[in-house]
Amino acid sequence: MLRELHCLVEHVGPYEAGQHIFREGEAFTAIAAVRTGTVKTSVVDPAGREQVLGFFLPGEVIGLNAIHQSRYPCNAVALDRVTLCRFSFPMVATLAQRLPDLQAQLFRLLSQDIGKATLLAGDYTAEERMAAFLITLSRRFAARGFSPRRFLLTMARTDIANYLRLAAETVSRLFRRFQDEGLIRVDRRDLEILDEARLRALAQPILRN
Amino acid sequence: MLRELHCLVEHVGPYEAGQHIFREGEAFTAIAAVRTGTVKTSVVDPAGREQVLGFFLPGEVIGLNAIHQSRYPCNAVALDRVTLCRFSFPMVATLAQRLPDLQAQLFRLLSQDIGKATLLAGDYTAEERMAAFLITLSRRFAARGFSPRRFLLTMARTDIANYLRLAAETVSRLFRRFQDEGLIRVDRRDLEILDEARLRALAQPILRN
DNA sequence: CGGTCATTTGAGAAGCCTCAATATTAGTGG
DNA sequence: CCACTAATATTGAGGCTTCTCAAATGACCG
Repeated sequence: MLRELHCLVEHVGPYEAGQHIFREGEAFTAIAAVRTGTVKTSVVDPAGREQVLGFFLPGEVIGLNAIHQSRYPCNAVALDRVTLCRFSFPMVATLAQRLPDLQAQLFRLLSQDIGKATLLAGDYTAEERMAAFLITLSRRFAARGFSPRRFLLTMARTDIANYLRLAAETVSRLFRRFQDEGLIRVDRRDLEILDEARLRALAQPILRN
Repeated sequence: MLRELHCLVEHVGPYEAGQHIFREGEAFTAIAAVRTGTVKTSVVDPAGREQVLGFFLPGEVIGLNAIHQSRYPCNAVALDRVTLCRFSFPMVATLAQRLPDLQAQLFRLLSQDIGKATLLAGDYTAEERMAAFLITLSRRFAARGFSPRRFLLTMARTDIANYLRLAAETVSRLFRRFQDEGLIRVDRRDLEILDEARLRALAQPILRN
């Protein structure tokens, strides 16, 4: 499967911080796996308010939510220097006809994204959402071989706030409180998890494991 | 494609109001299209608080979010008398290997659900969410041949509130206000949309069309 | 027709937001 | 290399949306 995929992959980038990878409404042609860097997806409502939908780390796939409409339903922006592996979706789908494992993997990826979108849709406190956000980030970094205890927040406070449906000020205050309580140490974009167990306990209502 | 699907469909039900169709944690074996009735999906956190994830009307498919973990990540409960068309997922997937149209349809359904989950995840006012909920319900009924102007709310106020991340009291007050302003007429579970245009305008920030 | 449950209504409280000011950092050009 | 500027982040005070609590009303069912 990997060899076959290799034939139709296209390495793109680098995109610099702030550059658009795709824009809402553009024709959907390809999905892409993040190779390096972080991608932010968001929508902008008629009044100009932005709503951040997600952050994508190396190894994660963007564009899956565009299949349905054949158009990208959101913007994707590089938060730092980003490189991608792009796959023409028609070609991947055709290949998946011959490779059951590839088809199954695509189904899993799509299904997983439903779950992710669901997670933060719930009715939880600011504290719970922030804790869940940090734990989730930590696990995703760990899954890609980075340290789960210490990592860089590649996104701005505003983006975190927007993603968590909070004001930027509230994010600031939560960071401070978590730090005062010995849960984390945060300096600028540099974040260290000091008490994973207690943080996980806070996130429990959302993550449930 | 339809003929082939027909061979592996299994009609199940009826389930009566309150009966579970599947429970969180159960092994995932099948997806199902709602034939009649309404299904509610929800998760329960360790403290026992319920979080409603969605409502499924005739023609809509439940269980897609279970593919990823091979277990149902939520409970599905009948809100009234429900009948389903159940499809063994391994069988559908195998069939999709031979039928590109079926594969494409599954990809679309999954992708669509990502979008649905995203919709109400955003940071919107109670009024915006309620308006978007009613407009969305209306369109979904219309898509299945029912009246988009007048329909029955098969779910309790508590369920609507929980789904929209509101208190049941807030839902009550919103219904009253919408009615006072001539947007809707609501009596018990019977809902009529009187001013679709203005309701749509309220939902604009969420639905964006 | 009484009991139970769902819904509505009102009053007060809480969590989070907004606004405003300050502090800090990063980027830019001299 | 450093001052200057713009952007980002932090902190405080007050306000608003929505929640919680309590009670009353209305619907449904045996």
